[in-house]
Amino acid sequence: MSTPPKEANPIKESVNLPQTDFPIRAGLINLEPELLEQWQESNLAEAISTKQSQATKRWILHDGPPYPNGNIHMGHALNKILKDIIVRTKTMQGYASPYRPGWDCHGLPIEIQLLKQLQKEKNTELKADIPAFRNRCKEFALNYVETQKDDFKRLGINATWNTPYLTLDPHYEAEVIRCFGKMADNGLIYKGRKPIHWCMHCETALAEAEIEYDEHRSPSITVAFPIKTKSDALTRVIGDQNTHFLVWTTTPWTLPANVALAANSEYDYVAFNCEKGTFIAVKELVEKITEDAELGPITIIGSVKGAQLIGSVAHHPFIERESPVLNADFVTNEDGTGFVHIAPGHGQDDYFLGLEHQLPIIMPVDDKGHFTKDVPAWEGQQVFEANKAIGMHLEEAGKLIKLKFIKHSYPHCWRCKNPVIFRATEQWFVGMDRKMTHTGNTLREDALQAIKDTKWYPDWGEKRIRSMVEGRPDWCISRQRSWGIPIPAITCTGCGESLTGGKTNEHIAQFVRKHGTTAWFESDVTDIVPGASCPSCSGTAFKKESDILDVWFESGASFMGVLETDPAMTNPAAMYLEGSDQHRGWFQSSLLIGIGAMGKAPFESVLTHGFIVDEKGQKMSKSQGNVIAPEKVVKQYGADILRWWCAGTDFKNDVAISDNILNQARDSFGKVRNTIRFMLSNLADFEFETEAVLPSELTPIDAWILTQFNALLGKCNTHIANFDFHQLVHNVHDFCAVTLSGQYLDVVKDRLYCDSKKGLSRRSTQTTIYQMADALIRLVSPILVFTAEDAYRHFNSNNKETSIHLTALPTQIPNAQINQTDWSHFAEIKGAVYQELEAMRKNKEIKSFLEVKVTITTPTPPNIGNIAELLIVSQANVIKGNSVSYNIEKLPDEKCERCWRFLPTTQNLCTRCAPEVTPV
RNA sequence: GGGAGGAUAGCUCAGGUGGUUAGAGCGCACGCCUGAUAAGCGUGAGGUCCCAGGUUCAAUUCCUGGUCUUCCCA
Repeated sequence: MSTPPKEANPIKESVNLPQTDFPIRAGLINLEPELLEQWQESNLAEAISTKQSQATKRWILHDGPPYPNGNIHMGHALNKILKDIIVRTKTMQGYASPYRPGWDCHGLPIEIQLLKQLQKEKNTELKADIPAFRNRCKEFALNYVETQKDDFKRLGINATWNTPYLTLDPHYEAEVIRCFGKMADNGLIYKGRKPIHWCMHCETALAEAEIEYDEHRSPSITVAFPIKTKSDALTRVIGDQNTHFLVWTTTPWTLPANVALAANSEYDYVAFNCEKGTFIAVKELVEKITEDAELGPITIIGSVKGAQLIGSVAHHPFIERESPVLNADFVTNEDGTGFVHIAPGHGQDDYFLGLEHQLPIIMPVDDKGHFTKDVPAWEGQQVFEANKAIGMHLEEAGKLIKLKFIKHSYPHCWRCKNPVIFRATEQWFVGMDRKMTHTGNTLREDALQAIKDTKWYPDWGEKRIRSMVEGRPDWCISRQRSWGIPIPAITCTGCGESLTGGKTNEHIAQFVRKHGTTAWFESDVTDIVPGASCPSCSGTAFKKESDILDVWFESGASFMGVLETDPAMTNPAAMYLEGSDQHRGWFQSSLLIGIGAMGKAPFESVLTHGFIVDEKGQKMSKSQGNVIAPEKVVKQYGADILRWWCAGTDFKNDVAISDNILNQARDSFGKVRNTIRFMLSNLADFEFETEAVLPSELTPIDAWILTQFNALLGKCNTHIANFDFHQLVHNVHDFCAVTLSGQYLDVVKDRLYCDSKKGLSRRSTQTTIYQMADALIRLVSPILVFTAEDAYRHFNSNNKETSIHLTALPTQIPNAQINQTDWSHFAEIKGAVYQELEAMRKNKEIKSFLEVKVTITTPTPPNIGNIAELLIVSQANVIKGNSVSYNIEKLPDEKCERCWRFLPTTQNLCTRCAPEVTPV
């Protein structure tokens, strides 16, 4: 690194200046691709895996499969980098920790994207040809699997990239089907009719995970329901007056499905007269309603408790149908009228109330959201469009009291962004509260127990997922789509009985393993399940199920498709690690299937990280213009900077990124790298095996720095154990910036450069630096995978592996005892002396600290070696005295030409340096 | 609307089971060095610990209510 002297200068040449080929600039942008290529050629991944295969203990991190429909974003990068760091530290701790990546290949997003593509190709009829359509979906998915694979590889992620698990792999699909079969055998799977979110554009049921809430403009109408039968209490209040209940709804189109009204028995209701007639509404809202609807002056006739209304019956406003008044505590007195219209075919609350009171489920809306012939007046009309006609009809009948429009939060389809409706359809479910034959408990009970038995990082994750599992409804696992695994069930055409488990399932699983699930859509039932006969009616004619499974069911079964079937894995896995959104997603689906199919959770611990936000803490969005793509960061800074940033941030919270933050990560990284570089450069002429000194021979400052370094290693071990990498990064950085650079290396430069080349002091320091450099490189290697490798290659050692990534995490370095009190005393002395020296420099009395001699008086002179060296001044004395004081004097201008210290010289050389110069 | 996180210097993070002037590093300013040089060293200035109440001799810490923000749900 030093430029050769222009002319021979024996003094200059005698100085042992640092030397290394480890470049001053990291050059990550060029270095990283080169190393990746070299690792590929030398098959480093294989070497790591071979080393792991000798390990006796296993620690498996099971990869949650990302969705292959685009390039990776920063969230993916954060997730995979964290996983990589953890797996690498486990590997370096001696665990077999193979990391097998996966992709979640089926599902609606790919279908939607493909449909758009087909539209461009003017080839929309392909959608009807399910096998052909599925083949295109597959092509699409596999294409992005490769894209994302390349993206991840570029980040330095070490994984079995050649053998990923894909949810579209027939072997994997067969295991999903087996999970379904086991759950069916355990009594969990049932078929039912239930209102679910339905997207009429995508013509599919949507899972809760597929719903987004957004602003929507809805009509808000108040409808008069004529009272047909009054309860006794109500009769006492209004007599035989012709009276109406005021009912509020924002979905007029569900009125044809109305079968009841709900009131809250806790509230007071009043009957009042006005120009338009006699009405009943909840007391708290009467004023608001009459004002809103401009009913004019009103007269209150009487009041009645909500409970006394129950049992009354209203007449449907435009259909020959009765509508009984039922009690429901979801009716509020904050909005509306105190009466809620109930349509069990179109609402969750309505459905449960209907179950309770055995109400019929009327659902006159087809897949496209159009009224069926059951609503002759508006048959064929799309429901949102029919709102207007229904309103007009009510108006004409004199039943419409008020119509306005409101903007409110309303569920939308996550893909097509259109508002969705609630609609009762035939679906498959996993029952949360059915007794399971294999454990005797319900799925909910066992899942809650398993949550307790799992270690959650951070700990509040447990509370979060527990409340979700406690409150969640049965899991609707069917989808009316084509890109996925079919619901593995066949139905008797004679009696309608469905076969799901047992032998049927074995046949289907076997068939799928051999032919894949696309063949399901092409084959006859008899080819898939030969010789089936109905246990109910002994019929032998069956039809295949045409729905597919929720993709969360597929990915949730990955423990079966991967952990259970891959001999390199363990089931359960030691850890699942994803963003905190997966408490509802993958963690939960994995847990439910794990319990439902095999009676245990597929993970021992679950770690979650936060989401990527910008420096202001706001989420990334195209509209905000604050999106930072990993690809761009890799190109501009290098993957190691991205990794250093990932590791240096507290991922339990949301993770902020910006140019400012990345620049800081780059600077921080640079400090660590440069410190390592300086250490390496002072080992060029050192051979550890023959020249190292014994711990007992170490000079005081070397023993001191090793004590500090061992303390750092101790802390870092704890941080690794707790997955607190940000603390490790901070500790390592601060250690490099302050303890090493400022307090140790700066001091030790003089002896490295000027002391006798093979003398004890220099070798003591080289021994120290050698061991610290070795340990430091290994310590950061799980994070800085490229830089550590580069440094390791430039590390002058005879005892190296072929790659840093085949080494172990560092352990404590053998050291001599030090006197802590002496060193803390010295720290005080140094602080005080430096303040004075700085003042002198400000006053222009001196320029460099080397110009002075320091005399320290103290009752307890520290025994820590040469004080002048430690203070980096030319001369120093420590005198024993009663109190502490410092005297600083400027030395006469007599300077050693070799070590630049102000010392008595002969021929321009001090007594230390003179013997080191070989005369020409 | 409900549940769960988070909020400490410009930035990334420590910390305190309540107790004098709340820490670190980076960045910044000023200076030094030119034998770590697209490097290195020193000194220094930066904080209403999100806001408002309450409990207390004492609150950044405990309690209550907000604000902003993230995730999940409706």
